[in-house]
Amino acid sequence: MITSKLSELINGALDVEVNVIQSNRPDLCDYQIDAAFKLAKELHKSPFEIANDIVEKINSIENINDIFSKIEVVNGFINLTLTDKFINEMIRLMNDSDKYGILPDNKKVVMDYGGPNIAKPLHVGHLRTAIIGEAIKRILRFKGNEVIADVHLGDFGLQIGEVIYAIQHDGKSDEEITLEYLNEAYPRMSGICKENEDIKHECEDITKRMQDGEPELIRLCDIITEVSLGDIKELYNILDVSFDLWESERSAYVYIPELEKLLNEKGLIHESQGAMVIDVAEESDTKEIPPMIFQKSNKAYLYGTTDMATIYDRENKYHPDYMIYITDDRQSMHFTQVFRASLKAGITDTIFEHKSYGTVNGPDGKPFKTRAGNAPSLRELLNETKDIFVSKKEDNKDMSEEDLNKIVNSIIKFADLQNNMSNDYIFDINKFSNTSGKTGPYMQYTVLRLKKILDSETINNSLTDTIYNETDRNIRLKLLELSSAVDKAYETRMPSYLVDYIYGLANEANNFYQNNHIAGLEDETKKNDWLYILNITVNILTDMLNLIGIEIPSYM
RNA sequence: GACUGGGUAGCUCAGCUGGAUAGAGCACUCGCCUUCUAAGCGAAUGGUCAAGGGUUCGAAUCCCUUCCCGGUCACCA
Repeated sequence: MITSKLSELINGALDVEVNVIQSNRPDLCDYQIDAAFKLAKELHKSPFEIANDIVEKINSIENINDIFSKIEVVNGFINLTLTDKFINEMIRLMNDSDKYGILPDNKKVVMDYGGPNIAKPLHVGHLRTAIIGEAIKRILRFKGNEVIADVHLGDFGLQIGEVIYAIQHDGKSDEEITLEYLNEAYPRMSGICKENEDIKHECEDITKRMQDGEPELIRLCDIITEVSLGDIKELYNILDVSFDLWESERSAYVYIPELEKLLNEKGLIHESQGAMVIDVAEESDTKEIPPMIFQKSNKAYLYGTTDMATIYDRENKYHPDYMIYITDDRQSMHFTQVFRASLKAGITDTIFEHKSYGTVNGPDGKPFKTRAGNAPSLRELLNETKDIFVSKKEDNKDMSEEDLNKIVNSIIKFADLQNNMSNDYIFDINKFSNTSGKTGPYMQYTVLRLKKILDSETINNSLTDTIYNETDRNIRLKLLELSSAVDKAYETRMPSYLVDYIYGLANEANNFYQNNHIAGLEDETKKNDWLYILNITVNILTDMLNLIGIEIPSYM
């Protein structure tokens, strides 16, 4: 907001276009223009000369001294320093505007994240899609978009066929189908199917018959779903991750016949190697994109088909501007195929986005093999993190369960979201035992200590033009960066940009706290100004933390 | 092999649509609690940004080559 405002103002006086950007030398200035170098070649002048020309024109803008206290050229860079008056004017504007003056977008979006496989309890591999997806959803909503979030369960594929095979061959009664059993049976079966072709075929056959609606298999599938779903919902609840829709592979089945008819009418499906496929390769491809398999040679359907049927359904029901998927990067090929097939079939004209994140790796740097079942369960992780936190301080034992949950969530979420989501990350339980430094608890603690000050004071809703010292100025400048951080996170769908800002603001807030005491301050004007600044800081921190799924506990 | 992501401080990672002196946290060392919460603040230490070349006034960032480590490449999700 501020950079575009300043750019606009300055460009009004120039006959070339320049961009005002955040200073990378805060010791020299607040904002800068580095356009002189680029213009030097076009204009056949030295950068220094051009910069001086630009400065001269900026200086001719009416009342420019109200905005910049210093405009100077150093080594060809144009360095801009804001006046205290202007900084405060901007802060007042933020404070008085809806959503701090961040402009809304108003699109309709369907998001698909979570995607738990009901054959098995949630493990750490499910953490990223949930945490990242939830953050993106909240950021989108904050920006005014209408977002419909679908958990989209994996509940009707081969994984279920395998588990049903195990149930039948282990002679398990309905009551014996427990979470613990699923946790053991699924990885076991995955292993067996890799070794034994015959058993694999049998599982595929079970899957096919289940998809066709064989009553006994559907009954078992229902039991597995019920056992698993209770746990999944409870965990998402603890993580404060929520969905508007609990659709699934299975719920997409009813749309397959319509979809298939439509695809046949358009002549898009053809037989290949015994399977029915849709060609999705394009001339511009730099690598081979194999056709999307619509129906397996044994007539069963795969997740590409259910995903496509789901797209068909979503388009009809919601007609979204965007459909955004948050999954592991290893599914890129799958989504390329599904998106292309859907657009080719004309079942939607939405803009597809597959926002993939890097793999969660074990300490050896290699992905947890979920089928081998050695990834730690999510529940264990949450409990372990909680235990570590409780053991940190004597007082922590007395914290409410609710507050503890908020802290555990903040530890896990902040540790994840501060990374660039597209990169892999090494899962390390030690990472979740740290509560100082760049961590969730640091953020929560910051808000709490600021709030403590505000609680005992009355906040006057006015701010003068004065800034009292350096730490005071720094926090105010940081406040002005909010909108560009939110917009960057929004546009890239990368919460880490927002996390970076939140941490930076908290850092400035702690600096301010350390160096400026408000209690007992005799200068009422100064006191009011500072309370105003702390108040907007607390509001922003609280709101932005909320966007990444972190709540503030009552005490810590 | 093709395509794709990565290699930045002892460790975990930011930065990557080119800008001035390379950024955090952890760990290590040293300061700061009779003052609104020390889960805090400050200082110090730590780098040939994998290697080599190129483009540019300027490269961790863009291009090329090489070396390492992941991932994907039709009937799993």
